[in-house]
Amino acid sequence: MPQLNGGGGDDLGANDEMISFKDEGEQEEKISENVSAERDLDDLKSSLVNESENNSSSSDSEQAERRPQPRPDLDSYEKTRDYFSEALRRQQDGGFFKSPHYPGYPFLMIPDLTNPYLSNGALSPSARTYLQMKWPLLDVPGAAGLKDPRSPTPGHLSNKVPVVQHAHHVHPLTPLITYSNEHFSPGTPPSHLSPEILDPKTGIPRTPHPSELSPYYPLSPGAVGQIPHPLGWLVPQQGQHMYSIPPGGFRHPYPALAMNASMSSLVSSRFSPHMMPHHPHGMHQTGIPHPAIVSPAIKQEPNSHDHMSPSMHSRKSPGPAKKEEDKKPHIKKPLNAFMLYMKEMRAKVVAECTLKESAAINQILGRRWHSLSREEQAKYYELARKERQLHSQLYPGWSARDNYGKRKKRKRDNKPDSTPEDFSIRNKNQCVQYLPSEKMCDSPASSHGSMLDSPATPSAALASPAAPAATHSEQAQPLSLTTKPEGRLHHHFLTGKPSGSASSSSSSSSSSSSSSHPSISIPIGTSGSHSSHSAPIFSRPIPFSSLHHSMLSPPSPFHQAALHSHHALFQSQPLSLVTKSSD
DNA sequence: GAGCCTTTGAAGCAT
DNA sequence: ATGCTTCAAAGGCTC
Repeated sequence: MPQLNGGGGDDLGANDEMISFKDEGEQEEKISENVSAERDLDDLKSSLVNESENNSSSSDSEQAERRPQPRPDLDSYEKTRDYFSEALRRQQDGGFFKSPHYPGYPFLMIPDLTNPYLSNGALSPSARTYLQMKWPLLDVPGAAGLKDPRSPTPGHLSNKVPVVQHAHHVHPLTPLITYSNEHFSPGTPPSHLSPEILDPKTGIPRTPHPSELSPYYPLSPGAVGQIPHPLGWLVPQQGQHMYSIPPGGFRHPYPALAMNASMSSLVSSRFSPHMMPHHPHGMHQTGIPHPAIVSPAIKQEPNSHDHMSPSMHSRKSPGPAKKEEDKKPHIKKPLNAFMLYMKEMRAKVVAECTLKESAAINQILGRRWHSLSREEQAKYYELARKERQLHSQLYPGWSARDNYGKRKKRKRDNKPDSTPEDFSIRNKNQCVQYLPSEKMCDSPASSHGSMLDSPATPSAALASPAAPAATHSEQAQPLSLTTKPEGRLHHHFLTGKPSGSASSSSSSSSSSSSSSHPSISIPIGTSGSHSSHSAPIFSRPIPFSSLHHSMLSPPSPFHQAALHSHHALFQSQPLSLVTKSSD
């Protein structure tokens, strides 16, 4: 694999970024077409698992791939989406954005400064330090500019503003994913903000030189406020209160800093601008508001723990006289990879489907998640990792435990002593409930089950060419599942949940969630610990959908070996499958 | 209006 | 070290 990334400073899996995704995408398209007939067979098979990953679903993907123009039904969605979201989605669609030369850098170097910046637009020292430390490749504006906090010059902030352009226009050496200007469609920013600059020679949008942009930045707060936030989930979505933008707009040092999607998510998505002016309690000591901080009015319960960041304790509550504890802001947990993915893809799924219920949507998303390629998942893992890092930096004293008990506990009425059969039955019912007719729009075909399970260092897996090999090795060792206690293993097959990896929900007594997984799961790999630090590559059961699709339509040579292993596994474990599917 | 449902992942707690 | 529990998002649904 060509290594075009000379830098490689960041661990975003840049090494894999050189994959010619365009070629691969084309290949996948062909495969897609070739296997259309096989998809029919898929449909038949799918009935065994109460899944309907039918043509509809697959065609969705294919259509998405072929659609050159943004779908109208996504317009509204896209209106509220940030560039990052769009970039990711396109990348995943592989279609009208099929040339992510840098899958490891699927994220936009968007200057989102909602958070790392102080209210005056200056990057907070801590944030700046953090950014520079964590994102060596982060296109932080000129050192000169940022390093001189006193510099009021907008130019220093505008330097190297991420350019928005089609991925296929990205210079091969550009480690930044750019995106189409169309993402601004909802509210086309002032022309001077146009993320694209046509190259006079080629006519191709190119990344403007910082010098070309600097004069235009930073935007006035008002102007910025009129611009649709480039960072998707920052913008209110479907009534999402968390990311609403105040009427007056928010001070958004828009061009101040180029950042990748990781930053986008870290900063924008999680750092709601609306908190900046109104919620002092949501302001970190660094002056960085964080969207993870929820107004006490939204979520506050008396039994909150006292593990907040010291800065949090000192916050004054805007609310009326309430107990100090009640005034503590609720710092939400950083989103994990899947959550990020969900946020990114939910609207798309909703648009593609008639489904409205989140439960159903989530099921689809769960399967899509598994259908993602290693690289694609790794992007989210990396993003999540950075989000956690930033979160920990912003709230050093915060602990996940702080939020324990702040949410009503789930109903525990569900027969904790349920027998496996109970599980099975319930699963079936729930499958029917949530993935019946409408699942037609369901997941994509899981052309290849992605069994990447929250690698401790996703990027490492990406970066390492050996990763696939290791993967094969593990994948080719279904026996590893025997390392698990038989009981657990049993549970494994019956509930479709990994024993060790414990996607937690499985253990939930209510457990409906995991146990309701409609797919057939085959424990693969050494799922021992669910700890992210030691998460095996394949600790998660493979959705049957992914499995059988894998066998029918291997997506790419890259996965063929893995698929082969899958196949072998499938053949070697027929009983399990039969048992399950005959349920 | 509170909570459920559903998904995966991370983290904390208990053993 | 391992397993279980809780929470994170989302929005329709149920009670």
